[in-house]
Amino acid sequence: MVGVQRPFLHPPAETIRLESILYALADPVRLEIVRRLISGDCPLNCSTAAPSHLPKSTQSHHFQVLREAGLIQSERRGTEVVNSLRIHEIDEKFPGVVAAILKAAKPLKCPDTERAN
Amino acid sequence: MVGVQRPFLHPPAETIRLESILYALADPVRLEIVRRLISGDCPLNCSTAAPSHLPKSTQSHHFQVLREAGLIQSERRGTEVVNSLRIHEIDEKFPGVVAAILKAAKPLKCPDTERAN
DNA sequence: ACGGAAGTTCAATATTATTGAACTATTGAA
DNA sequence: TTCAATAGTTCAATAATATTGAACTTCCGT
Repeated sequence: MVGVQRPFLHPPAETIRLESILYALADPVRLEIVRRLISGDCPLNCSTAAPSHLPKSTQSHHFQVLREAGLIQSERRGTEVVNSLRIHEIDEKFPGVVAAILKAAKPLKCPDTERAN
Repeated sequence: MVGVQRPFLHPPAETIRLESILYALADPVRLEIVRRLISGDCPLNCSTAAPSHLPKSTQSHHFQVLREAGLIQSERRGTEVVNSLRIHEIDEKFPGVVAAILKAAKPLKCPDTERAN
């Protein structure tokens, strides 16, 4: 037994730091995840939100960074984990920041986003 | 002789990437540098723009990151290097991003910004 | 010329990211 | 009620980055 499944930790809005938000969004994969979460405006599970060519352990790591930065809410739903943006809380603390970033962000070039014929 | 002094490289506007901008601003020291560059709206030398408690090699590294991200312009002026924000170019490529971030950014807590009595 | 000031470069160390492999937890079917 | 599949986590090993002391360069004033 290598490890038990710990519950997700979400920082309260008060402790969310701008630097952590920027750091989380500075990674192309995480930016793409957030893009997908905002486009489809319903919660997405991890494999749907993340670029599918990445190893699961890498995906999991990126979700952890997003969660600990305060950008996303994750909830276990049976065997999957559904993720949603904490967009209202963040926009209240840092008005316009995430909106401007997502507006400027181009889709990540990866197998998922290449033309599906 | 350990190394010659290379000229500064500034990426052309076309190749500036959003991720690099965010990455550069995700560091508290670099965010503070950019804050100072925009407040005083004239170019500042490195030691003035950077928190003074940091080693010079660390300061130099942070300016390099900001430069290579395309956030700042650096120019040698005699013995010093003066730095200015490439704010117009960046705002044209990524409208509102840097403005929103700087608006949300609090001054870094460091000896420089603590109350000068 | 020399000393100081401002910053760079290098190299060593420390921190952080990536990912394969083993694992947990839940579900649906036999 | 076991069983296999699905979805994701955790750990550990390795790779990539950041931090910074020390030596160096360049320019300026005297």
